[in-house]
Amino acid sequence: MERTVNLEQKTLINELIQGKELAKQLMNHLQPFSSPEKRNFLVGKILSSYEKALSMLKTSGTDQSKPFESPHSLDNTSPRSVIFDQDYSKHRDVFKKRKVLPRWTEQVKVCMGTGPEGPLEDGYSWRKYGQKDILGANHPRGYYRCTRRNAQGCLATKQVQRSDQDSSLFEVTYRGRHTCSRAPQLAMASANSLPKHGLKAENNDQFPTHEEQDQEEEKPKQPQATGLGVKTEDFDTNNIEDGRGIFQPFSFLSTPIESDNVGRDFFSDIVENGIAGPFSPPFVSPAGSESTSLSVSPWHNMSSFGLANNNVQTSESDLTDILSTPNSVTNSPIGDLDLTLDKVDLELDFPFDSPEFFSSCQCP
DNA sequence: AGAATTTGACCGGA
DNA sequence: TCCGGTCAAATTCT
Repeated sequence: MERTVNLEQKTLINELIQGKELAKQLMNHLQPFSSPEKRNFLVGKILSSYEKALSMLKTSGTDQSKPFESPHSLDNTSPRSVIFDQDYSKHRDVFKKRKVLPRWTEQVKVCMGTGPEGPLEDGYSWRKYGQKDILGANHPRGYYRCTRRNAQGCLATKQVQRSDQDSSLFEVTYRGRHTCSRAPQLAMASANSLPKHGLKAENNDQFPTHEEQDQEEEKPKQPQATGLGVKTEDFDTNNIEDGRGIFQPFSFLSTPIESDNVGRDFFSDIVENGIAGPFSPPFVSPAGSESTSLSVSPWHNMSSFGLANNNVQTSESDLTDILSTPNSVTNSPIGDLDLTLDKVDLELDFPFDSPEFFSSCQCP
């Protein structure tokens, strides 16, 4: 499998590039006003990136069947990610046997008092179809599926679980790519006009479907989940599934972002969640593509770029999948396929510092 | 009335 | 057998 080798090389290169970019970002964060968390986050990413690169160098020649095990190369910083890496082989087997739907996780912090976007407000309409108490977890897990499941056969689902440690944190695991068109909810508009799935008061205190969040906090309205965790674990299927999967992760730190750093933060997120993550897995998958995170279209596009990179390593089957996957106009996977890091760089010129793009992210 | 959520039951994988 | 994920009837909400 020459392709596998090439992918590994690309991944390796990407990891190194990522490390370099992260280092740059870190440099920018070495300023007094930069949050320590972000700095630590970047440091962790950098270390992880290089670790992976080294790991690839060590293993790529010996076991091609599993090029880079880390399925979640994306979430390098989280302690959990380390665990995942160690157990990845185990997960891998599981995924092989199970019907594999691309899956990735992102952590979202609920921030009260701001916009309507929450962990669940990712631009899609979801319907809750179940809730389960999970062993070892203090909070039940909510199961959601795309409301267009029946209408358009969209199989995308997601699971939302509140973090045990920080109740304001929600871990959202997406599964499957959206094959539906979500035209009506496209970004920008989203901020305040997102569909109100979940407008219902949910009894369980677990899942902030916007409203729920409100209830939890007793906040009158719109508590907001600002993407915080920004963590993507795209392992499982190692896919990017939805293409957007990768992007979804794009969440922004809940802390105010200095305009000057916005672009950088964003980029870091891309690297972390998009570019970086997807690299590891041998077959990144296709996708749909939409960004779940703030539902702000510009980001959305950006995420696409991340995807693009991911696609670099996408297997043919995946590509086929992508191509055959119906997507909304904004998510044209095809276009993404041609994107490269260069493209990403170009896109970084986007006015990230434009206030409107962060209007929904004003957590204190 | 229709849509969404809740919740216990069921199913399949480990 | 246990556990996570899904189904579907009942319930609630708009």
